[in-house]
Formats: sequence, C-alpha cells, structure tokens
Amino acid sequence: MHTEDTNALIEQRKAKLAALRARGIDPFADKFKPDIGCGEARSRFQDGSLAEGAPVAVAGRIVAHRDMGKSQFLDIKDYTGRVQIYAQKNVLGDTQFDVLKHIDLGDFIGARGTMFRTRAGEPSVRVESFVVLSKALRPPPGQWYGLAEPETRYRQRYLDLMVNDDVAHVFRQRSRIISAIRSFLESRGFIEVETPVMQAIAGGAAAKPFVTHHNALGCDFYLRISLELYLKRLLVGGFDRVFEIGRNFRNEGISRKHNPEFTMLEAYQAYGDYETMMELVESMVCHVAREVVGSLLIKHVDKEGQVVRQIDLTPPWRRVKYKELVRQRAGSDWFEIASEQRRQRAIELGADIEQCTEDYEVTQAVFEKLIEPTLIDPTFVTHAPKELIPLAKLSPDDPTTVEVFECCINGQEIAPAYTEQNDPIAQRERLEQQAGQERQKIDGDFLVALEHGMPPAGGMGMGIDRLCMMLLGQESIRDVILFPQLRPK
RNA sequence: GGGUUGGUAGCUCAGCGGUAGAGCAGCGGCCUUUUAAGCCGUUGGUCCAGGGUUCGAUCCCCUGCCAACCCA
Repeated sequence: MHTEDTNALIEQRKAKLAALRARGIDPFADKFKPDIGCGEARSRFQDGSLAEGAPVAVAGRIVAHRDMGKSQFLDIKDYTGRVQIYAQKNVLGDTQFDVLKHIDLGDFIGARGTMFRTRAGEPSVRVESFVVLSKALRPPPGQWYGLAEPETRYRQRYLDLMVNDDVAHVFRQRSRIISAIRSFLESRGFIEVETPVMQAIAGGAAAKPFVTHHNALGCDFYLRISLELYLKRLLVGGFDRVFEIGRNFRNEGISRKHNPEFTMLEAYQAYGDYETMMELVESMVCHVAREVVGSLLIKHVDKEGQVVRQIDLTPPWRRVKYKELVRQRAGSDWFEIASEQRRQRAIELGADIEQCTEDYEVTQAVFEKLIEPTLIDPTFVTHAPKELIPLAKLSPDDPTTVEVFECCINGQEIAPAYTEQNDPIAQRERLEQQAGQERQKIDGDFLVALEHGMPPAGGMGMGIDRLCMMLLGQESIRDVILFPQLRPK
C-alpha cells in the first residue's frame, strides 16, 4: 500500500482540486439529491417506464471517461448500477464544460439532464448541468484488469468492491442470507437477543480464547468462543425460543475455512430436541437458498465458468449415524477391534492422528479427514460419541453416543445441533470430566442456572460464513468476510 | 510450524548476467454519438531488503521481510 503523498498521480489530482477551488468550486461542498439510481435510470429507460426526454438527476462515481473533444461520455456508477452521461460543450457552455478537464476517474459527480438513446443504442443522460460531489485524490485500480492481488483486495476491500462487481455481489448476497435467516426464525416465534462478548469464562466449546483486560475491574476477560451458555441461561429465564447471530473469536490458525473471528448463529427451542432441530435447519437452509439463490441446486464454478461442484439441497436430507459412516469407511469391525488396531488402521487409511491421545479422537480423525470432505449434499450425521459433545443428552438406545447431529454440506461442518443436557448433576459431571484438573474453566454460574431448572430443549448452531461459502460458491472464508484478519502493517 | 509459488510503473503483467518493457491509467494535442473509443506525442521505476558470486546482478546464490495457496 502506498501512503506516501509523493506520488505523481496524487499530485496531479491535488493540482486539479486546487484548480477547481480557484474557480470557486469546492468539490466537497456540494449537496445533490439524485431522484433515480444510475442503473435504475438505465434499466427503466430500457423497459420503457422512463420515456425519451424524461428529466433525471443522477449521481455516482465516474468509472469511465471518453473524451471526444467538444463532447464527452462518462459512465457513472452507484449502488444500482451504471449509466452513461453525455456532456456537450454547446449545451453546458465553455465555463462549465471546462470543469470536466479537472475531473478524474474515481470522482463523484451529480448530473441533471434528460434521457435519450445514443446512435449506438446506449441509454444515456444528456447533461444540462452537473456538480462535482467528491474529488478522489488517489487513482482507482484499473477498471479493465481489475484488482487481482489478494492482499490489496482484502486489506483495501473498498477497492475490491469498487471495481470487482462479482465481489460486491457476494457481499450483498451475504446480507440477504442473514436477513432471510432472521425473518425465518422470527416467523417461527424466535426472538433475537444479544449476550456478552466479553466473558469471565469462555465456555460452550473447546477452543483457545482471546484474552483482554478490564482496567476498572482489574481482571481479565475472554472474548467468547460460543454463544451457547448464555442462551441457555435465557431458556432458564423463560425465553423459550431465542437466537443470536454474533461474532465468535477463536485464537487458532487462519486457513481457507478459519478466520479468528467468525459469525455464528445459535438458536434454542424449549420442548424441542435434536430432531426438531433437524427440521429447523433443513427448512431454514432451504428457505434461505430459495430466497437468495433462487434454487435448491447450488452450483460452484471455477474461473472459467465450469461447474466444479453441485450441491442438491432438495429435502429430505440424508440422515445417518456417525458410527455407521465410520464403519462404511473404516471397516465394519471398527468399533469391535482393540484400540491399538484402530490406531494402526487409521494410519493406514491416511488419517492424521499424531495429536490424538484418546481412542475417540482417533475415530474422529478418521471422520474429519476421510468422511466429512465427501459429504457434499446435505447430510445429518447423528449420534456422535458422547466424549465429543459434553453439552448434549445421552442417547437412550446407545448411551455411548449423544442425541446430536452435525449437518455437513459442501464437505464442511455447517450446523451442529443437540438435544440439550438439562440435568444439572449430569452436566456438572461431564464438564468436570472434560476440564480435567483445570477447575477454573467450568462456568459455575451456568451450572447454578441449570440447577434452577432448564426446560428440555433442542439447540443448534450454524457457521454463517461457511453457509455463505456453500450458498455463494466461494472456496475461501476470506471471500465471504469483508475484512478478513490479516497481519497488521 | 513445514512445503510451493510469488514480490518489476498507479493497475494488470512481460522480461533478462550487459544501464528497464507492454497494455491500460496519467500528461499534451486532434476529434460533438463514444462505450476496453480512436489517432499523434509523452511523463513515470529503490525491479521487496541486505549480503555474496561476477568486470558487471532486477536476473544466479544465501539470508531476511511480506503475501497467496497447500499441509500440520
């Protein structure tokens, strides 16, 4: 990034700014109220709802400039799209026409005029007057080749959005996805809440937290790693259907699938269970896909436009038990053989078990490495081993497993859900077991809340960023987060 | 943390052991229906940094920094 103001292009623009001011024009002072969007004016002229000669006032950023001498064409762009405006010397007069000499790509202008069609058939605004609304002192990235360098795209996302329309489209779609989720949950009687981001104990998941310090209280806080334990407190309080869409923070690596801060949806429904949540997740994702993508068939394409992956969201979604999937992939005797044999076989299969100390972790490594990436169409993987999930209820028909599912789509975990544990004594035991010696990690206040009585409930979480990747065909989480985490410059 | 690739003009990229190139943008000129406008002319560089090899390094070697991707 070039921040030194010694650049010649910047100097030239500053000189133009000074020239405008010398003429009594302050390019930042003018207010201008457009009465129609740029793209809107163009499309409405095309469909006939805006007639030849109709007066319009449009404003936008100059994205192209074709100087014909005594007339000029400029493309201006706003949120609705772009439109061509046509400035003629004999209409504007020498003085105003001359102002265009001090205009650059990237500047904002507002123009009044009338709609007409050029000889080439382009809907255009014949400019009768215009004002400079903002002078850009730095040049925009090239319009034709765009902006390709990933670092600049992420670090200066505004430039990426300015010139890469497909990128802007992804983020508008993301906004619509979150909006569709909200309206879906609200239509089912859920209320949206906000719970603390700074927590004395970061619970609800196994992840390394970020630490911060509160000066006045003289103590450290953690940025939350999940929303779960506070939303359950609200179930205790009588909010039977709650959800929160919020940022979680995990102090771990950065990858194609991981950003240190990411957006999570969690929803809890009293008197529901994990099967209730299956219906909820399936209906919600289908609702969002129909609303935003307009189809239950999601196509991912490469740079050449070739379809590289197709995801079929048509319900009902496949439901399969965790152990069943593992047996299919790793051998029908997987759970019968000795622990050492499992380890050996996991290595032969190519799973990475170097970090694994417990038996269930070996199985989980097989699942993560060899099974999860193959689950492209939506799959509810149910009945996970109880060791994996300490906040769920044991399954009555197989008490080595819990009443949960992990919804996998696009080869990624997208939504876990449980029949929530509401037995305070069993919950305390599970958490203490998990915490091992480190007693401080247990959220005692949460357990007190459970002791006051939590209704039976189903709960679900959903990684919004990964959902967006799946629905919008993006292969990196950085392409669905406006400002992904980067090393500070 | 490991591997791979890369860092050259505002943007996108070539190039190469012999004093740095293109397109676009910019600047000057011509042009009143262009749309990646066109035509003529032209400015612009710490070739990421440091060290080494060499008569000579943007290029080869080493180290470092930064980034992207993959793996952990």
